[in-house]
Amino acid sequence: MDIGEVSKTSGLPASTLRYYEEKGLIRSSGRNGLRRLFNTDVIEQLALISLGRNAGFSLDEIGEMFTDDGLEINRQLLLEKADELDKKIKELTSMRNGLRHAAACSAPSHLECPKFRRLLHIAGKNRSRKSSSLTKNAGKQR
Amino acid sequence: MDIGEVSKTSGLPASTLRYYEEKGLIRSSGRNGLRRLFNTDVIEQLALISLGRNAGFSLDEIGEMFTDDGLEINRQLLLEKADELDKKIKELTSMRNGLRHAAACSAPSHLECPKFRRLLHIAGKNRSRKSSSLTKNAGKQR
DNA sequence: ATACCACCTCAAGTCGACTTTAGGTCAAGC
DNA sequence: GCTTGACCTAAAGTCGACTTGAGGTGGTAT
Repeated sequence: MDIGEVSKTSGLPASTLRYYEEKGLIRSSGRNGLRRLFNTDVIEQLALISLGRNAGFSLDEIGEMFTDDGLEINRQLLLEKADELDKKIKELTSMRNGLRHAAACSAPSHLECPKFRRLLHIAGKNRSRKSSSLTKNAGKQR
Repeated sequence: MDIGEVSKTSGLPASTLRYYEEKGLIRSSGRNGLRRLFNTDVIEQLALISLGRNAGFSLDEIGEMFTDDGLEINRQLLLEKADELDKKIKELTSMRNGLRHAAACSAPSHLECPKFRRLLHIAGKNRSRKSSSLTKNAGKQR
């Protein structure tokens, strides 16, 4: 299939596909003249990449997790990433509970509500870079 | 307290605090000459901001959720954000399970493993922008 | 009085992940 | 034979969230 079809079925713009290829995250199986040709399984690889991005991994991290062709992988690394996700899941869960409580709580200021304040201590050390995909615009193709 | 102390206790560089103030996420209570003065509760507001960032919200979103001074809030918005988090938590959970499975699975290629492939269908429509903080560098102050 | 330190402002730079733009190739249809 | 549409490349631009740099202020210690 050529890039237009991959784009349509994956929902990703062609420019992104070229970019991913350049970064080594996907591969085109060859060329028809100057046009890239892709195998159908690139669709699944792209799904995997999307999933990883959505989970907050950088393209580089994803690249490390799933190398080139058949997904020969570093099991140790995967387990580490799974542990990171576990931690993150706990944080998000607290945050979600905190938000639900804040929406219901009647304390004059949330900073005075003990339940809410407890949430703050989860924050503490967890400083880090970059943020995550909770933006809701899903299928936008210019 | 002045900015150096806020920086030390919050773990955030002074430049970030100035930036947050400029964006209206925090407020300095006044000036001592040219130096900003902060109330101690700014520490908790910063914890809240960090938590939100960590959960993947943008500074603008955080700004909407918790307005200025006493955290007078839009309850409806908070509930929506909580729902977003719920969705995200489910995705991360699937991803985590997928990673654990991938690390253990013996299928020649993961794309051939049905358990793994099931994971891919979670991806599907969930395309969005920007990614998340699973980078582990916590306290780095240049 | 001068050095130092912790702050200040404003502008520009950085980073990741893309997107946009400008100009070019090529097969198919009129 | 020329236009059209789908592709191509390389380089530059964008966006959010900061960081860095250059040059300045003001209070305290020597």
